[in-house]
Amino acid sequence: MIRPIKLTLAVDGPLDAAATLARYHRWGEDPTTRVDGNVLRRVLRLGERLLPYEVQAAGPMDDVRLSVTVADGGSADVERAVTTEVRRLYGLDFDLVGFYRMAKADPALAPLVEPLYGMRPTLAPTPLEMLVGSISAQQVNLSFAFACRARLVRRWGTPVTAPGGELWAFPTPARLAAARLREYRALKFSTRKGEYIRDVARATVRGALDLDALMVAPSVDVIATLTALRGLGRWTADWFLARCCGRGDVCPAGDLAVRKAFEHHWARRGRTLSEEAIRRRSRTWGEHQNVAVHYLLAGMRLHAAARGGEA
DNA sequence: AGCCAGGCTCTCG
DNA sequence: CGAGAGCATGGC
Repeated sequence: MIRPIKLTLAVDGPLDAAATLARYHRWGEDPTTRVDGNVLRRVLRLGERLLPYEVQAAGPMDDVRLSVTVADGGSADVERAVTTEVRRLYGLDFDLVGFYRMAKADPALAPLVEPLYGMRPTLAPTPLEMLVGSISAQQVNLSFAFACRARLVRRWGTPVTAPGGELWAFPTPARLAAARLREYRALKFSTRKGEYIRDVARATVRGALDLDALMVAPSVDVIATLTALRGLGRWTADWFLARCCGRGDVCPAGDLAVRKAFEHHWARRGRTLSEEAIRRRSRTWGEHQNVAVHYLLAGMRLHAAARGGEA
């Protein structure tokens, strides 16, 4: 017997849901994760089942409650799976209170605490989505990356009828593995990127790559495993650790935007910082590196917006 | 027009 | 090894 599930998640520490979820529309639309006001809609893929759900955030910043509704949910494993995914999307497992305690004593981070209060890094719902997103974002601007990823979802994902408008389940690895390279090209991926995505999907289908197991493996193993795959380098592995595994002690020091943020604060005008210098500085933040880097990036956007506003 | 986007691989000295 | 070309498209 199918019955609806309604559950409530309490948040440990502050949460600004809108700022946390802005990633899902800032650079373009994401057909898998719809964010509209304080409501998020998505489809949970559980085995063969596709379960649309909705999350609503309510309450003051320091006492937010997330109400989750799964229309035709039903069982304990659905409840468990949707809870896990929602916790990831809202970044609920980051220690924001601890981060702020540290940040207030840091000249670069302290001014960001108040304007970005409650913002958390969102974690990718699934590892495959993370890797496809990363490959899409290699080298190109993020708007273009988002557009490519959205085209891929509409081409090979599953449309789901749900209240509140169109919603897509992300494609299965089998679909991505079976597609032709020229179809990837038609979605405006380069031939290389098509190969990279397809290879990852094929390795997953074959059982040679277990992404769920990888998510809980030691960081050095994650880096080694991912960079052994064609098309995935250190940049991809670092972001995977940060935005999929949710590791605290990670800094994607090779990332262009990260580099610019560090150089903005710590390099003499016009000079660059080596990747090693960036990692060295980041390391002083210990378990809070991931959140700290997230704040520096957001801080650069605030900075740019303020300057744009003046002009 | 041309250069650069939140990279990575391959080739060549 | 380190440097440099190529990838493909869109925005400025």
